[in-house]
Amino acid sequence: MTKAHGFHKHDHAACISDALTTAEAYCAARKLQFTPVRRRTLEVLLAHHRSMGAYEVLSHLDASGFGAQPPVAYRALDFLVKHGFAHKVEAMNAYVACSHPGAQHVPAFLICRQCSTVQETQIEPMQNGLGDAAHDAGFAIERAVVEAQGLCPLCQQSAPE
Amino acid sequence: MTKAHGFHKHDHAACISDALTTAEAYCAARKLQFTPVRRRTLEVLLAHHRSMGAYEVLSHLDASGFGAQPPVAYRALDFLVKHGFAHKVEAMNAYVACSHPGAQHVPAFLICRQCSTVQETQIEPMQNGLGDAAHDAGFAIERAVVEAQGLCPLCQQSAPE
DNA sequence: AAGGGTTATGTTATAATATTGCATTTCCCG
DNA sequence: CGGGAAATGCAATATTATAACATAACCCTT
Repeated sequence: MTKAHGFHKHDHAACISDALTTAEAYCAARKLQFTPVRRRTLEVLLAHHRSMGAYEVLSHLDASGFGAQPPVAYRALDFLVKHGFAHKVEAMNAYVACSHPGAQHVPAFLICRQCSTVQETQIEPMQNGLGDAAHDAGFAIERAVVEAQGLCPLCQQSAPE
Repeated sequence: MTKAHGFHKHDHAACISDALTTAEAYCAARKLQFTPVRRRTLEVLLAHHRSMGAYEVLSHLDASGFGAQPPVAYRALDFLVKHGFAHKVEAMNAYVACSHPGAQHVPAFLICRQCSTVQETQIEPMQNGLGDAAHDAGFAIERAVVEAQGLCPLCQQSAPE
């Protein structure tokens, strides 16, 4: 089965199982608990391959027998984000599976405002003036949020306004 | 009177009145209604010179006689953001007055996680790989969110953890 | 200055997002 | 196994944001 990944077609089933295998190995190596609810949460994000709100994730977890209270989803999502398996898309208050698990990177997103598809890419944080500005100001950057909003190729065709 | 602007000292009263004058002129030129509640909202953001939540802004508007319901603040903030007098800091769900009113720019922020001070700077959106990635993907960028979180110079001293 | 459409405001209610607190269970490691 | 840390279940609540609708103000054209 193939399905949109970012804005391209790809082998979706393989991409899911690869990401799960990577996460499993990463957790085993660091003695992190890749518990059923955390695993299922990552599966849900991977399967949808777009940004999802915490409550949308929660409804899937509920349907899978993991309880329906918000902390169930938020705690699992926090774990995934903390360890780099997922990212929070701040501009949407939503979450998305990481496309480059394991790699040290500054994630950047291309977010379609129409279909919510998110393509993750990477940037060089020190090459856009932000690093310079931070250095000049004596500011210590701990985390960078880079998100571009607009229309993906498909939605440009269907809504070429 | 001087007060922190970004992370520097400056003439705060003059900076407020300059920004208000600029906004007034901009609105007059375009026949936009710079109404009392919108003006007061911009004053509040300018006076605090840090990111503020909508409800924090609202409490000031309420105290100034403008009503205490959320839409009062959200509508005024939406107006200011739409016309470039303020920005939303997505990573904090908060708002901040624009430091470069009138100028066409891609805003970028240095956000102190401890004191919430926000320094606005500008970036060259096409020089960090994001523009290239968007072009390669056929993605049409409409808006960019660039936010760095960390510690400002002052808070590095008081919390050098 | 009167009509008529658009824009802005006042107000109530509710939706959507997120956290706190605490009791219980499970896991890990000695 | 035993004790501390981590994870979970659950209830309550806090925070952020919008919908919906009525009224009022503005502005443009007569």
